[in-house]
Amino acid sequence: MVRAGHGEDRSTRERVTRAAVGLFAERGFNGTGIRDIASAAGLTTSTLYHYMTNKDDLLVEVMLGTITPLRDAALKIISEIDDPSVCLATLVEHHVWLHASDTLGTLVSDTELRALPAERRAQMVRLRDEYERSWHVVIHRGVETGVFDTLNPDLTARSLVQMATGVSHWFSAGGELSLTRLCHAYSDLALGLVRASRPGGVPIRRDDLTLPAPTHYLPDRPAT
Amino acid sequence: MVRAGHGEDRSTRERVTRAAVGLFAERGFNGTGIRDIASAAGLTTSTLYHYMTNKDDLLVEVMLGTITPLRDAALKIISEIDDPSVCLATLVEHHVWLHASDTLGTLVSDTELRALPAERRAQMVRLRDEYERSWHVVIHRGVETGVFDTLNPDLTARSLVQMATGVSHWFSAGGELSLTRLCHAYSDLALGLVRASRPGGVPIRRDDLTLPAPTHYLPDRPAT
DNA sequence: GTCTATATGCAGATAGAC
DNA sequence: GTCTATCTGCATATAGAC
Repeated sequence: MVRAGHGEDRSTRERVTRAAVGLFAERGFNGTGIRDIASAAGLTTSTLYHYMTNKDDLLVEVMLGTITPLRDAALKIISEIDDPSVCLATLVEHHVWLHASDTLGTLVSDTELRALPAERRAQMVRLRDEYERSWHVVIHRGVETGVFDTLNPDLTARSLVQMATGVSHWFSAGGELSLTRLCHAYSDLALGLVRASRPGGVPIRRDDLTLPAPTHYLPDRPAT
Repeated sequence: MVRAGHGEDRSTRERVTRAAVGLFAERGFNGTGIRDIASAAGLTTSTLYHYMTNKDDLLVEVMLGTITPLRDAALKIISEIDDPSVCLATLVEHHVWLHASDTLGTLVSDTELRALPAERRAQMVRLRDEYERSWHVVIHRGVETGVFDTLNPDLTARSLVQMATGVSHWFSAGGELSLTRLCHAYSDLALGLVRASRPGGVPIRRDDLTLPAPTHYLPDRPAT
């Protein structure tokens, strides 16, 4: 998306991005110096500037890389899946999968918006709001059809996003919990949160549902 | 807590703290300069240093001011309230009340840990972990007594804290939602999340419970 | 594409007069 | 308690040789 047309070293560019996102996650954008990024990528600062235009663009690139796949998938999900419980669970599992498989990128995207200059920040906020709108849509559908039962649908939607986003603060790939089970646990929590139930009043559990694989709505590959 | 014994101007010191927390919340700790704080408080940088020792201490002060009352109240709550549903709801409402009535301070406390030098950060993390332990205790109690029903109690506790913390990202005092109704809504969400139910299997709603006022466990005064 | 050297400005913090 | 003036060092970013 940002590459130039001629023969640049693509793997070096990726090393720069990875070094940057790691440092941004650890020390924050404003706590990370150009020199830190350069040395983490094994370059001098001058060489670093051959692979990027400036520090801000580096941050924007990281954010677009996480927010865009979230927004695009969410729009697909709410347009393809009618059943509110299935739709919500799918939204949750896609969100959790992406956050757990890219904890650094999502953490930076979620916490460094304020480091951007006003115009860029507004652009990112717009994308994020578009994404969150899908959550509101699902909740309202569920409430209107009587499948969900919650006092304040908008507050509920916000709470769900906030909850599912927390994964990136603590999940580590090597741990005891597999990605699949993690997604499973979170979607079950979400169904309880909205008090999803069948007409008789029986609560709906994640196990009662058949969902697309959490990877089904990913952009291309499962992001290692 | 940090005041010196002799005749310092206490209101100026408070103006400094308020200016600092506002700027930290808006631009982040590392995005805020000493000069910014000074001019926001109506002082020169030299005068500013008469009221503080350094920038780090200012941040620590803000964090202690939010984390300590959370931790202290939580210990009281889990030791005084046996019923898991009532206990959890009380924990939630106290947390939400504090976060909504001091959105700036709690936001800074939650997002700027990484800006502190290692030793101080470790101290703050210890306090925060002590606080979160109370949430784990309540969840485990509820699961053991069969009142709660959740797949992964620790993940559930983390999710609850994360969810309730989100208030400080968006709540504004002038809005349509009163503090009391906000607390009410969140504790009802929490009870759904853990699938709290009576022996017969009937879900427990916040309205079914009698709780202490959300202000009951505050340190002194309701923080304006 | 990669380097050495450097421009320019702001960061946190202090000296010392009043 | 408050000021003017200033120290020291690091920040982002660039110039220009190889």
